[in-house]
Amino acid sequence: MSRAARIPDATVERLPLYYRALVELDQLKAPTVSSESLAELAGVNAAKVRKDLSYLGTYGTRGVGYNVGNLLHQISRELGLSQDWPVVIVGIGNLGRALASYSGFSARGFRISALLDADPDKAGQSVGKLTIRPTSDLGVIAKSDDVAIGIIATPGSAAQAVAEQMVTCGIRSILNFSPAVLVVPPDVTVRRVDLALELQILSFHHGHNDHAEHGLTP
Amino acid sequence: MSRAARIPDATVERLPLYYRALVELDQLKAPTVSSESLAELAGVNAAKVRKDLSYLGTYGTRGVGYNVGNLLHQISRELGLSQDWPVVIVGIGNLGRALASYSGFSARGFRISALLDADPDKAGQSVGKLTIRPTSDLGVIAKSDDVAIGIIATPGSAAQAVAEQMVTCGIRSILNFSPAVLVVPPDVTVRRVDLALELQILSFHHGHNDHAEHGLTP
DNA sequence: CAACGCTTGTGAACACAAGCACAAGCGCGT
DNA sequence: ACGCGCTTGTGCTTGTGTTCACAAGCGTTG
Repeated sequence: MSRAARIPDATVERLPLYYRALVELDQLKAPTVSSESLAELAGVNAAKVRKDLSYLGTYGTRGVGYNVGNLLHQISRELGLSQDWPVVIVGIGNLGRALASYSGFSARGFRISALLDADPDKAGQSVGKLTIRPTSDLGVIAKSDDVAIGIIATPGSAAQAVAEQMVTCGIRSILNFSPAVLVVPPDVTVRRVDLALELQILSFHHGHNDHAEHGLTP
Repeated sequence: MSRAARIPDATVERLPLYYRALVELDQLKAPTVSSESLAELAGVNAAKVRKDLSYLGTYGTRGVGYNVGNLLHQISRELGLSQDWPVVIVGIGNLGRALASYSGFSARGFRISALLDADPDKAGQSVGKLTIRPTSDLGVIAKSDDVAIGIIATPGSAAQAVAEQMVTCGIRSILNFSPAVLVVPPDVTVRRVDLALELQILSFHHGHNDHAEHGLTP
């Protein structure tokens, strides 16, 4: 077993950035990459790249850089992207529909297993190659397809109930697009994406002329 | 009175959570709220709520709590939500369309000013009450409507170019839904929402049974 | 084969955020 | 008027993340 040194949260959040950059480099047949180039591609600082990667193991070569293929493999494994993950989307409104059609998911190994909606009128409609099914089918689908990840794209008022159903069905990873704050058991991971919230944060920065985010290197 | 001591980033990211909770409380005609209740509604810790709010000023009453209406007003002002912000969306694919129809924006004072797309075939199509216009119209629209916020919902390959156009047109706040890492001048604020990235982080947690955190007795 | 240029990996310093614990202060009931 | 219960505001401690700076180590070249 690899040493069980815990990987910091902040690092985990950046691994996908490196992953994406490495996929591009790999397509360009770049054999190796330095922490500095990788940093630029990922929009972060070079020291941070090195420290982050050092949590995974010692995969670089001093004087040379990191082997693109190998590093890609290691990050891929660490993120659990070696396999395809089945995903269900609950709540097929505008956003749910857009997510269902989003090619970025399948491109990265997330296969949409089913689309669910509580509205009986929607059941039977098709979106792309999938047909919308009633939310009550969640249990069957989750079991038969061993679904690991659930996406909630319902209105806030329905979100908590949906989350509870997901948890009951054994889903332990939830991506919540509703504005609701979900209460779940501690062994369930929830990530929240709130679009209005993002705009409000931008609005704050606009008012306080302290604009600064990941700009370019000073 | 708080004389503009800088508000920490972490606090700014939570203000919209409090804001939302307060809007609900206000609709329920709750006169006051304690840091503890507010914490529960926002899904954070009570001490954090108090510390966050103390950066805005001294708006609570000991022994009582915070006046809902007043606190709402203060946060609203701090976030710059007193006015409506015009927003343009560039890239009207699945996601752009969903964003255009998303009621959560207008509900919170973000008015969609225009929809733009580089594809000439899309120009003229209508989405809701708006008609898609060519990206080249950005300059005119930005000026005539004094647009402050730009949303990028294009493929990654087009994102940097769009960002540069936005910056040229005076937009200083960008919400980027593309996977690209944008390089912008330091006075421009960029926030990135990457859907595949969120799933990858969930996938990581799924692999590393990250539960069992505060289960042990010391 | 030794010296040199480059790049990693990491200890140590620093900066920021979280959370505790408690004094200060308000309002109510007696 | 006064004490009591409740809740804020905040100094301090602890934890986490970022950045610097440099020794260690690889590959190449003369």
